[in-house]
Amino acid sequence: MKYLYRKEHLKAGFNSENYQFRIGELTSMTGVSARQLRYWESKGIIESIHRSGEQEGRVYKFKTFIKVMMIKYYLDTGYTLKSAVKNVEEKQKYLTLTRHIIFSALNGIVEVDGTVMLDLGNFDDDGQQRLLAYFDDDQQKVRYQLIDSDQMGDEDE
DNA sequence: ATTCTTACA
DNA sequence: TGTAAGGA
Repeated sequence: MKYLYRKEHLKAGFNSENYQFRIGELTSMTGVSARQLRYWESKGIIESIHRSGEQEGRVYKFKTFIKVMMIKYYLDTGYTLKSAVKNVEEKQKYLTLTRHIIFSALNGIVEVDGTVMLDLGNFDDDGQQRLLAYFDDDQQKVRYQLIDSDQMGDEDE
């Protein structure tokens, strides 16, 4: 068993603040026009950072990208902008909770017998067992495996 | 090249 | 909301 990544190495990659987009990029990513994005911002639905100095223009955070995607989804299924936004904002608190739990649970990425697995941290209160999760490509589902914590450091790099 | 605001359709 | 104008 070997650590491919430890928690601290995953942080930068999962830190959504590291991903920012200009309006043209957000438009091609979401299918929402620049006109709409500016209008939504004027209504307080989304936020952007105004870059000062050389490179003018709006900059959107990853969080905004997600929100725009979700609003677009509801618009496409026939909701008005107002109700689409309401739906999205109701769901956002659950997304936040989900993200908190998943990111705090994720302890690293390991490889066991050639299979890449997520280290989900201690399974029991006294820290004897570690919970690992991996994806079964054949059955298209998540599988779990327990491993003794004292084996976790083996073959470390 | 891209984005900005304003304004009219 | 789209589009065009006219600047940055």
